[in-house]
Amino acid sequence: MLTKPADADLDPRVARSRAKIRAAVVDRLCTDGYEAMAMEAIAEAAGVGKATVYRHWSSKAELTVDTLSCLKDPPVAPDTGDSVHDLQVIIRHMCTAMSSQPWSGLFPTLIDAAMRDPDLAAHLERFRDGRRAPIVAVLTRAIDRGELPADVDVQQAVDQLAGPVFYRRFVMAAPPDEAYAERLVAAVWRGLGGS
Amino acid sequence: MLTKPADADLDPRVARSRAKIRAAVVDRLCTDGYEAMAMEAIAEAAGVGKATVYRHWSSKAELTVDTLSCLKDPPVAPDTGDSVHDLQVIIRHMCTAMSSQPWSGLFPTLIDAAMRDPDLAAHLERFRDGRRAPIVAVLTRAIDRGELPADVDVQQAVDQLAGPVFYRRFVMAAPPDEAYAERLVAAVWRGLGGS
DNA sequence: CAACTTCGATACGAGAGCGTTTCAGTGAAA
DNA sequence: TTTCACTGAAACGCTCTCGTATCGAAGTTG
Repeated sequence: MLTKPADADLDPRVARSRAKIRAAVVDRLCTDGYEAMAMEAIAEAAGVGKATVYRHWSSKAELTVDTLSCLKDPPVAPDTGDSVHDLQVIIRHMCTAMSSQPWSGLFPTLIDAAMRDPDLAAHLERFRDGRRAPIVAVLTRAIDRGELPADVDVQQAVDQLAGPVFYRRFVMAAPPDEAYAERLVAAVWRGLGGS
Repeated sequence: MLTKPADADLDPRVARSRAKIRAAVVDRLCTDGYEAMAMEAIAEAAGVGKATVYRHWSSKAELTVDTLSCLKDPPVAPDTGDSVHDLQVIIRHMCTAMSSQPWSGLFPTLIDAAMRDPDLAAHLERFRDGRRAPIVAVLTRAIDRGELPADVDVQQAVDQLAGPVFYRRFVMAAPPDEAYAERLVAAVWRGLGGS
C-alpha cells in the first residue's frame, strides 16, 4: 500500500482514496509516461472520481512527487566483513529492482521529466543519493580497512558499479541478471586495486 | 545541415524545407521532449507552415525517426597501437558528446519514448550499436594481442566503459569531463586484467 | 440515530493539438 | 516568359484534457 505515516490520522475514506490514487499513478506512470499521463486516466485507474484527485493534490507534479515519496523502500547496507560480498548483495539487488516493476517502468520517464521539472529533479536526487549511500558505506569501510587504496574516488567507484546496471537495462534494453552483477563487482573491485 | 543523400536530387525548395524542419525537430525534442513536442511547434520553430510538415512526413514518429537518421556522425575508431590510449580517445569523445547538445537533451526523452514506440527503439538500437562498435573493435584487438585475457566478456566490458558515462550525465545530472574519462578507462582496463 | 464529511459520477466551458483544406504568392524549370 | 510545383498562412471540425462545480449516495463520527 502506498501510504504516508500521516495518513493514519485521517478519515479512513481519505486514506483509502489516497492509497488507491497513488497506486494508479505508479501504474499510469509506467504505462503512459509522465507527460502523457492524464489526471482523468489516473482517476479511472483508481476507480475514483476526478474531483477526488483534485481534492487531495493540486497538480500532476505534486501528485507525482508525493507518490514517489511513498515508494522509498530503504535498501539494506550489509556488513558481513567481506566487502566484495557486501557489494555483490547490493548490486544484485539493484539488478533485480531495475529489471522489474515499478522501477523498470518508472526510471526512464522520471529522468526525462526531471530535466524539465526542478521539483521532480530534487526528489529524484534525494532518492538516488539514498540508494548510493549503502555502496558509499561499503567502499568507505573497505578503504578504512586497507582493502582498497586510500586514493580511490568513492563517487566515481559508485558510478562504475551502478552505471553499467542502468546502462544495460535502459540503453541496451536488456535486464542485468545476477551473474552480470557478480562479474561487474569482481571487475570493478580489481580495477580499484582491491585486495 | 540535416540532410539525407537522397535530398540532393529533389527540388531545392523541398530540400530546404526538410532541412529546416529536421533542425526544428532536434530543437523541440531537446526542449519539450518527445511526448510534449507538437507538430505546430515544430512548424513554427522551422518558420514553416504546418501543412508543409505533413506534406513530407505523415506522423511525429516518422518525422522523428527520419530526423535522427540524419544525426549519425560516425565515430572514429582509432588504432594507434596503444589500446588504453585508443579507449581513452573514444570515451573522452563520448563524455564530451553526452555533455553537450544535441545528445545531452535528446537521450533521456528518446530512451523514454523508445519504451513505447518499437520503431524508435529499433532506430535507437542501431545507433547505439554503431557507437559501441569502435569500443568493441579496440577491445577485441587487445584480446587478440594478448593485452587482455581471452575470457573477457567484451559486451560487458563495453557496458563498464559507457555505463558510468551515461549514468553520471543523466542520473547524477553532472557532465563527465575528460579527467573522469581517463580515470574510468584506467580503472576498467585494470579490472579486466589488462597489461 | 443524527450531523457531517467524503464519496463517485457527470457535465461544463476553455484551451490545445490534431490532420486537412484552401488560397494567393514565390521560386524553379523548360 | 510561361508553366507549374511548392510554399506560408489561415481557418476548419474534431478530439482530448484541463480544472471546476454540482449532485445524491454512502460512510464516519460522536
